[in-house]
Amino acid sequence: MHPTPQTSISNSAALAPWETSMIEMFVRAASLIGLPRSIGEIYGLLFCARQPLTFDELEQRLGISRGSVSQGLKLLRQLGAVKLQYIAGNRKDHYVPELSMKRLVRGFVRDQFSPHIESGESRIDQVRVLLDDERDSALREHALQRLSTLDTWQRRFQRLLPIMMAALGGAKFLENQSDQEDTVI
Amino acid sequence: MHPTPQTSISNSAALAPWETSMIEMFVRAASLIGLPRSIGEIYGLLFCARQPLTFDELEQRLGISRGSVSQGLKLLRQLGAVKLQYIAGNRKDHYVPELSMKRLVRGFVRDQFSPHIESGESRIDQVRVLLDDERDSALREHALQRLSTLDTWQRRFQRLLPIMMAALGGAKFLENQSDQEDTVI
DNA sequence: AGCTTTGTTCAAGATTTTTTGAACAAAGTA
DNA sequence: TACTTTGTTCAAAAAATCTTGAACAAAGCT
Repeated sequence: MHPTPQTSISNSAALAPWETSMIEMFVRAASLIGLPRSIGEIYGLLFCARQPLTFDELEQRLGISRGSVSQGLKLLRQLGAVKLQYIAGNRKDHYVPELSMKRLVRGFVRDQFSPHIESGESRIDQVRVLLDDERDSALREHALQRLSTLDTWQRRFQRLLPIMMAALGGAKFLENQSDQEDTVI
Repeated sequence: MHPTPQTSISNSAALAPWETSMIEMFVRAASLIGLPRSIGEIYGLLFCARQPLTFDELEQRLGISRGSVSQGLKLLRQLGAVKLQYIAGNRKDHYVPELSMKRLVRGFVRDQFSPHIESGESRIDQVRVLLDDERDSALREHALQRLSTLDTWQRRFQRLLPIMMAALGGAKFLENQSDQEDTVI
């Protein structure tokens, strides 16, 4: 029934040493920003690969479970760190890594940071309300002060984001033209 | 022998609702940047407090273990997020929170990010070396390409940090200047 | 329709991280 | 010195997170 025994010859080949080493870097990077190892592995292998990879290539070459690949790709897609590439005459999904640092950062921030930041204002207000019950009026004043510090932090953070994104390149007008070596990438 | 029984009356009192709520925000924030709950709790309580707090006040009011307080304060000190305040005639260490957002961010980045980033260059070189053993020359060329992308990312990131810090330094005017009423009790 | 391929979901297992508390150290006090 | 206070360390327990794989769904093929 199965003329070809599962996957053909060299697709599930073991990783080359340089690939392992490269993937290790991404695993580190992932853990640095609080993402699980499997996510780093998947993105790392895609980053190494010369062609789009399929679900089962990821599973087999990395030696991780289908569940991990599925969930990993799901999150990476959500972050915009991985894109589906349609390949004619092939039913499988093929994935390629997003290579624009700016888009990677933006996706990560949008997905993992901004929601928390944005809910902050209402949380501060909530504390303000609770604070009305504090009997010690000096303490109450002090706490209001601290809340306004927190307010300031939030606003600063929000103002920071666009600046960061601009510095990462997309907005050419803000770019520093002295050290602009795009040649190699 | 001890006219004052340890800490005066209401120091190990249960947390007020507004304090709990405030601390909750810091716990969230901590987890957002990958720090354990206890760290958020400690910093949060210090942030609420009107006076410097001692080790055992933190332990008792938060209801966490001595080990957690000790390790938590250790890390917070390392990050520069908490400072020791010397109090005359008192053997205990008293802690106050760092309130400058810029210093908080800088401490965090210095401690948790920069080391990884800085070791990146040599890791990339290591992959380059391993890559010499790749037989498929087209793949080898492709991988070199990707490595240079990685290089670019690292450099951009490093250039980003000073920009961020500068953006955080600007608004001195809203900083809390009325927090000098520390002296009491 | 029935069979296969492709991918998702989720409960249970495995692993990692965090917390705890008892033993220890350091330094003040009497 | 012996005793107390204050804080640290670290192995083990607890909790949180990640991974696995089997059951399921969706869609193509014959």
